[in-house]
Amino acid sequence: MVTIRDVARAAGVSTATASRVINDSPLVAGGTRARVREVAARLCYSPHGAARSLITSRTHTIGILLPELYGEFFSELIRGIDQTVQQAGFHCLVASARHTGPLLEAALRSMRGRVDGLILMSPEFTGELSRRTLPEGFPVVLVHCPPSELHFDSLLVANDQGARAMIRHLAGLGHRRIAIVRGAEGNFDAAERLRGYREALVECGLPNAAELEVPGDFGEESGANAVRTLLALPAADRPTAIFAANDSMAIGALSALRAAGLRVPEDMALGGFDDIPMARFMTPALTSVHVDISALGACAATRLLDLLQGRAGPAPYRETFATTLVVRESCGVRSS
Amino acid sequence: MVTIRDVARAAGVSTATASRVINDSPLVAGGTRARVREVAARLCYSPHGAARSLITSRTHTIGILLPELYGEFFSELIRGIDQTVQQAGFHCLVASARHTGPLLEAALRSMRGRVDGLILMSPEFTGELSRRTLPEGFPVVLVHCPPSELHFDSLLVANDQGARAMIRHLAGLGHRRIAIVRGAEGNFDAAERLRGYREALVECGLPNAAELEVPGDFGEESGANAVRTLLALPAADRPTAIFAANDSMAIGALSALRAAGLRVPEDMALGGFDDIPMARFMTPALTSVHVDISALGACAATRLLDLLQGRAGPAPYRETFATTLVVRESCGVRSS
DNA sequence: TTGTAGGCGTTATCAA
DNA sequence: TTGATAACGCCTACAA
Repeated sequence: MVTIRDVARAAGVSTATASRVINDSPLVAGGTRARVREVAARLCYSPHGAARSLITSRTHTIGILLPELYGEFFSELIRGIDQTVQQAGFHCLVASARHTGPLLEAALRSMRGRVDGLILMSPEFTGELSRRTLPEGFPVVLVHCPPSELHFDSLLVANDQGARAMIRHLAGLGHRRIAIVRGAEGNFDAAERLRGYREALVECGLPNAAELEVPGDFGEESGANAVRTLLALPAADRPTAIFAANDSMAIGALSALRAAGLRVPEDMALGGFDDIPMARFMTPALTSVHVDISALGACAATRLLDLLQGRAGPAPYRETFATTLVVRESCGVRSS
Repeated sequence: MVTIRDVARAAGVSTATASRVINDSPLVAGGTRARVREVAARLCYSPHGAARSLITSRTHTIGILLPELYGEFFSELIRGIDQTVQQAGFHCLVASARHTGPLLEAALRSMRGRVDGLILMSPEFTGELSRRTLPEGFPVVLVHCPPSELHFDSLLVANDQGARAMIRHLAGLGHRRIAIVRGAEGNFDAAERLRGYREALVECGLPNAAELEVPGDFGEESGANAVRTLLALPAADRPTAIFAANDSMAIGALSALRAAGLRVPEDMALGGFDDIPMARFMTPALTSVHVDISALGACAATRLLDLLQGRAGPAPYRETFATTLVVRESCGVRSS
């Protein structure tokens, strides 16, 4: 392994000077700089990260701690984060863990000294981030976390607003009995989308019936099951529209509705959440609530970098990421 | 920040002894060990990764270098890798970059000294991994890379075998004109799937017509476009079956077939590749070639860990990951 | 069984 | 403008 000493020796300077060249210090003569640069390139020198961060106490690495990851949500999020931090010369240390107290703590502690800051996404997080878990003043940006800890910077998604927009739209089309397929139990997003649904029903003067709130787990199969449950209701209680708390469940629902011989949207309107790329290619094209996930990641990364580079605004930073209703055929509007 | 010196002082021992306790050395008396453990826990001590890796020259981190990431493929892959390496006490440093020569080199060099080994996935990789790019003997496992560099350990997916299975199945159902929607230009997987398609046609005694090979880019829209191209062919040239080189394109194709008023599979059979979770929820349920992506990641990780921990078998290690044809309704078999 | 001391590769603080 | 030299936190001979 070629060290800075090798470079210094080969260039006939001290390690201090070599270091200055590597770090673009202005305190070095032009000729010396050129010579050192040339030697470093020839020897394929690149600085040893660990040694560097030992002395500077900066790792130029951010941690990303995710719940058990699946689906395209996470690659989008990581993509948004990685693109942003790479431009600033940072790296991403990614870990996923079940966010029960002890496991989360273990994951966090194992990152100690390896990252300068952390993006923590934990929609199922309960309990609290104690000082024990996270060193005092350690830069953290929470994404998609329940706002139980108001003193941390956090980024939320306007789940309730998106859900409300969907329900208002369905109500505007004349639907009076609108069902929801709920997301996973204990999931913060799921809870918020449910809240938006309920609020919108009240707002629109529609009945809020318990039998119209069907459990789900964000998976396709649970969407299909929910439809079966709803179709088993007495005819008078049946909804005319279904709002699935994410697109996977909406697609499962669509499949089950077809299997039951119902037409969408004529016999049953359907809406989803997330607006995954595939949504528009369903038949009928799926109405959904769009979330720009990679932008969400980029936003979290930007805030964290601001924090790390001392140009952050006042804390705690709290931002709610907007969502947009994308109307397609599945809820009654025929596209051209 | 609490260092090992703090622990040692508080426990009334030397740093050497404290270090031994932390590293589970047997050379320490039971009482001493207990006392140090207790103090370490109370002080919430955890070792500083950078300092540790400076002396041991092991980072307990593996690098994962991916092409521009999108879709659920990557989260699955990362999941498989992360689960495996976490159990061995390792971390994952993830980066995505366009794998053109200079960018790839830059990404690799920026990881120097930060990772003990590397998983490199680069289906679009051309050129070669030179000694300049990668230090001699640096542990690397290639995933999904063109086998241009036979001296590296690598893991491939049986793309051609999967494609052949699909085509044989379609031929077995009586299809004589089978089209393919190709994957992205310059992508190794795409090339292999195309190769499998062509080989199977020969094997089945079917014509290999240029107009039946339609370009695509792995995105939904390109699948839809491909269908439009195929439907514009003179009636005699039209295929009766379409093999899309991934499920996203198959879903796009399905959408376009519906829009054109064709029934699947009666008027046109359809098959995909990857078997994403949604495939079975399409209407009709999509026949596809299943790839267990997280297992692929786990396999790569296991090999890399073997390499790092000196219990690796002979190099170069080369394994081809099997694929399985999953037959559903979209190519003519009616499910119950 | 424990402690002392040296060094991993780098940057920062002095003096020159 | 440059060069010695002392850290950074940790591990590990070697000595006791």
